[in-house]
Amino acid sequence: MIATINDVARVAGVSISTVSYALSGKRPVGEKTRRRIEAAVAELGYSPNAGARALAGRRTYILAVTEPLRPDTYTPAHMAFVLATATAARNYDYDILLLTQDEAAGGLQRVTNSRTVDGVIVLDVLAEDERADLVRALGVPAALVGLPADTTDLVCVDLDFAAAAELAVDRLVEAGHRVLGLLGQPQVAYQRGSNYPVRFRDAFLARARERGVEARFASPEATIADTRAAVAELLGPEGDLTGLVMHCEDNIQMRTLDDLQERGLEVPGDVSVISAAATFDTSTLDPPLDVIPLIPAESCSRAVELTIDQMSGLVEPHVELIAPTYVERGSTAARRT
Amino acid sequence: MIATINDVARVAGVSISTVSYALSGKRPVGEKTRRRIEAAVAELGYSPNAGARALAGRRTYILAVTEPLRPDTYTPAHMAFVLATATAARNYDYDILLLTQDEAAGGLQRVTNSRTVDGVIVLDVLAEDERADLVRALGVPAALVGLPADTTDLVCVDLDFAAAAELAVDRLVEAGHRVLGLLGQPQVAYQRGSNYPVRFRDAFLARARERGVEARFASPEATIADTRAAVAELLGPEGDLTGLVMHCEDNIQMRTLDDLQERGLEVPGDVSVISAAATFDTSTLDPPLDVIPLIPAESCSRAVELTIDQMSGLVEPHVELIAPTYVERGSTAARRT
DNA sequence: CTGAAAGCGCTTACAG
DNA sequence: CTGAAAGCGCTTACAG
Repeated sequence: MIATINDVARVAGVSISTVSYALSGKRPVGEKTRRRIEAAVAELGYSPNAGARALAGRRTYILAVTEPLRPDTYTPAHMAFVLATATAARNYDYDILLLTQDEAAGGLQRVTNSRTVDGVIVLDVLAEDERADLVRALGVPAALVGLPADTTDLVCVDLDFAAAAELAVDRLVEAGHRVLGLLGQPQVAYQRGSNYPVRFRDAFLARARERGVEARFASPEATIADTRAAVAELLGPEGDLTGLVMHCEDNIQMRTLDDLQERGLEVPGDVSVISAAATFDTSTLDPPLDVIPLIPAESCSRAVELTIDQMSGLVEPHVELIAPTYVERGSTAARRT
Repeated sequence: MIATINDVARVAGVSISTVSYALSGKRPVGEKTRRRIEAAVAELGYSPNAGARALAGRRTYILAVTEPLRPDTYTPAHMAFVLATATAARNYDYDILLLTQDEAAGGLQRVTNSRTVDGVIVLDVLAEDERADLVRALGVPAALVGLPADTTDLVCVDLDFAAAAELAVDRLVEAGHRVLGLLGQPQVAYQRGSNYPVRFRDAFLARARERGVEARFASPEATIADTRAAVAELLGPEGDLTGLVMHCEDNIQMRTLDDLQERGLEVPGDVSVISAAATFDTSTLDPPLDVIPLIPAESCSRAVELTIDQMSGLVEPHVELIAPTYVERGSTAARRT
């Protein structure tokens, strides 16, 4: 019924090993032989049996992706990473197997022990993350997108959040701003353990201190009321804030821009605004925002690449921090004097 | 290095077939034999090689899930279905392979032809959906969550959106309301081809006509301004609307409740409100809303079940519409007279 | 209740 | 440049 490599070999009049090599390219195959094989493959609609290929070749061409999608996290941003991983994987001929919350650790163990997957991509990493320990213990090819507290023996990729914060501060300071504010994520983000919000905040505050400017920080819940209060707090009783950095979800950024407008504050006339580590498009905001983007495709394709390279022993444990870039959209300006 | 069934057999002092049968339960195994096997499995940390199992047993225990996650769709609701599918699959010892947009059709073809998966779950089905045609052509075990225009030869599961709309209308009519409004989804949802918004809207309007009440419909974009205008339109110049059904994303429902409050309209005193086909929790809204829920776990676990049963030839092509249920939370009341 | 063995469909040394 | 064959690690008739 369904064609096997034997059928292809018979139709092409060659041995199955030649078919295999012709398809994998692991051994040169004569021009006309290859053409006959290709014709047979097309005629029969042949595609190699994944199980057989996995058993014989010790490669499944499947990568596990673990993304807990905890109830308190912001789905679209997290999904962007899953999608980016899927896309990157396909570039290496890999598919992804999705492991979700209830099974994060157990599932990882199961799919690696059973050799269902060749490697693992760990998303939404917490400072203390059992998946990190498990990956270390299993010794399976893996890359984490994000940094656990202990990165020993691990391959990790992440945006350099500290450098991103510094870049934002520098940019504002150099435009003459002396009072900066960071509109951060909800409290839980700083407590729960993803450490990137902390890395960003700490670097923001430290850099401001270094540069001798005042820095304020607010951490509102994702509600209209809380956001409004946080913005008021950042602006200060005297309304002397002129540089605002937003490291929060798109809704909040939108509302904050509305809020500034309602207060009669112009961007960038009165307040310079930078969106930091955004995974969404800030060019469609009103006004469009300067951004130091967090590009899922970047970290994820690197993570996939590093994982696959581990299979050939080409990669040692290490941490890669991706340098931030600054995209100008006209939402910052020199401070009014 | 890594234990195989041969190691287990040797340690347990039995043949590999007995090990296999003991683990699969497909043949009775003597009490003490089984215990020795279990001990060996535990000692060696054995878990069957997925590739070998797939090759010999013709089952991969992997299901493909195709969810396009188009840019214009609302991520959290869609992810709820992916997650529900993953959870349901695990109950049958299945994992899921995630197929995304760029590869919807090509990927389906690839993973079924290569026998990477045993079956397919199709999410976010459009009226005209190439994935439906492909599934039909491939003859692979599959279930669609949602209805394409042509369901011939297909297994489909979905909430009965028409019945849900009728339930909402009946409820309001029976409480004495004579002017009803439907706050629907953005225009694109009605045009693009997911047909559930259409099914809901049409049944809503038809039922209202049947029951002899006035029905209004609005289809705002997911912005504050558009939503506000839509609510105003539904309320009407005379503000005579007293029954509101919302079939839209959670943000919009929240804003609408705020809006009603700002207008000094009480729920349910002035307006009775029902949330329809919501995948989110309406009990945390202010006020909590009566809801006819759309429960991803329900459709998805049924879809998984139907797909797996097709592998044993137990299922014929058919459409299953899930009967809607009404959850009362106090947001509807008899019309004030 | 249990075992020996064929076979699933590939990949990859080994040979020529 | 190509082939014959071993072997990957299971499942499942077939036998007893």
